[in-house]
Amino acid sequence: MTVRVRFAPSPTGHLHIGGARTALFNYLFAKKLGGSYILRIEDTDTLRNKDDAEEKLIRAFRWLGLTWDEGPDVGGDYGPYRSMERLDTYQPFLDKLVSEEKAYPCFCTKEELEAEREAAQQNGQTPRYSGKCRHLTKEQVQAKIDANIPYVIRFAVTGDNEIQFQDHIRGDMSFQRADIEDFVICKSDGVPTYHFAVTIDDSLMEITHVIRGEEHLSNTPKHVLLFEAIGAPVPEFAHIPLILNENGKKLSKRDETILQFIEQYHDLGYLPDAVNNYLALLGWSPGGEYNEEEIFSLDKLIQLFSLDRINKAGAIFNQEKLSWVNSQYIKAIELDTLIVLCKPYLENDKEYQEYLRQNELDEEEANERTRELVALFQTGMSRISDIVPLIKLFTSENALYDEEANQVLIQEQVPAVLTSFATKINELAEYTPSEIKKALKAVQKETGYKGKQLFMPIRATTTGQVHGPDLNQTLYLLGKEKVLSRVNHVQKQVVS
RNA sequence: GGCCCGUUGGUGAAGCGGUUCAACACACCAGCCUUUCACGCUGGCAUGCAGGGGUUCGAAUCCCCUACGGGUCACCA
Repeated sequence: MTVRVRFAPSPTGHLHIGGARTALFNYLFAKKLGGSYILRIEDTDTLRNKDDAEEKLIRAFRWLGLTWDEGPDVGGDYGPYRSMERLDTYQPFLDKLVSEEKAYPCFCTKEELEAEREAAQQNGQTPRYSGKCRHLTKEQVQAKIDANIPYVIRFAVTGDNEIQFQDHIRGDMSFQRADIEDFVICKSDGVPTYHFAVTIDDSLMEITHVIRGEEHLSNTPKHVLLFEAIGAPVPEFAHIPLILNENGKKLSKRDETILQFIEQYHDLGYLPDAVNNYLALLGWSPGGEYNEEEIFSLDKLIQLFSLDRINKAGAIFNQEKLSWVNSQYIKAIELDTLIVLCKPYLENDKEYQEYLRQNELDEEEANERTRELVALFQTGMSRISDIVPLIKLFTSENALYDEEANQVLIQEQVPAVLTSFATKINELAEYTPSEIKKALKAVQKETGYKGKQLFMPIRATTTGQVHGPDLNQTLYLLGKEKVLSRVNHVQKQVVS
């Protein structure tokens, strides 16, 4: 039997990292086994649906490279792929359940239910629907319907045997029927609830494996009940652990301590494969001979993936590690590719554009300058957008002196080093990296200072920082004038 | 509160009854490389696997209890 899996988001917002990871696991599983991966839009919550959410979702997935074999945009043999376009499909199943008395109309108002719930809570009991409408006679039901009293359809949970199912990650699961209330399967506006739509859809679309977040674990017995009620086979389940924030809590969409939306990663210049790579490692690990590696291409992930290597415990999202993974990908790509990726950020950077203009560089020279700058920072970027703050070193008029730089500048050898350095630089016939290197050598000879004692004052003076890229290259790209004016600036400060 | 699930270092994790079992990676610290910086490289970093009981010749690995954490209890998905 061919494996068929799906990712079934509701179109209520941006693609979330949790959703992306669930989708990724589904994708990897399908590809690994040569099955189909389906995107289905679960849009039965008509109040919360957002118009552009589906479009955003699709754009984010395309960026990540997780393409589906069937979906609302590409079609397929099991469509349509949006719940709200399947209303006619659900209806017969609903009618049948009602006629078989496996489901029944409930006329209770929200207020009544709310009151019951509160009362139960006050008495320390588990709030649960009483089931009172289940026992209405046909005549009573008809009378209420004739009177236009709004109603929902509830599923009648009967019997007392346990509901059991297999979970690939958690093993044997069982729930007591008594713990499950008669849940709503069709809302008063005639739209099925998620529980109903999802089971009908999974059944009709012949989904073989339901891979979803752990928050659905306690919904699963309801779905099992529904599969059984409509006489459909129950798919296999795999409930993957949640992604937690630093405090070990489920991510809240309002939590701004970490970047939660794929769109943000796109905007900041994370590479899609790096995001996939990191997400795959959240709750899953390859084990075996690949235990010592961390960087895996999408193809490699497909090759290595398996459900039984998914962890049970929730995984705490670690932004730093993601950044590291991303930096590994940035280091690995060709310089030309990196330049192309950096271009949009640079073109939007007014300061850089102004810098190019001031230096009167023609297009070719400007491209060459961009190339030099990107090359200089390739090993220091953890995301593409970093290029903008990084090149401030060269584009801003004055250096901003940080605390560490100031500490260096008060050292006793600084005046002597700077004086000599200014002289040697001034004497340079040609201002090139190799000549600059010679000049520094000469400063060393003249002053007797070398190593940190020599380089740090110059670095701190010209860049305002004690960390940065190769000094010769930095001085060269800074340009003679800026270098000298900054030296001059610091000399004045030190004297006064 | 009921029902579920989980608990190996700051983080991701390996380990699935016994030949270094506490890998590997991020972070951190130290050293090397570099006349500086960054990259890179090397090393350090859990005496104990939440705690307590068992089972066993032997347990992080099996069972039970407790604690703690999480998820879920909607006409949301």
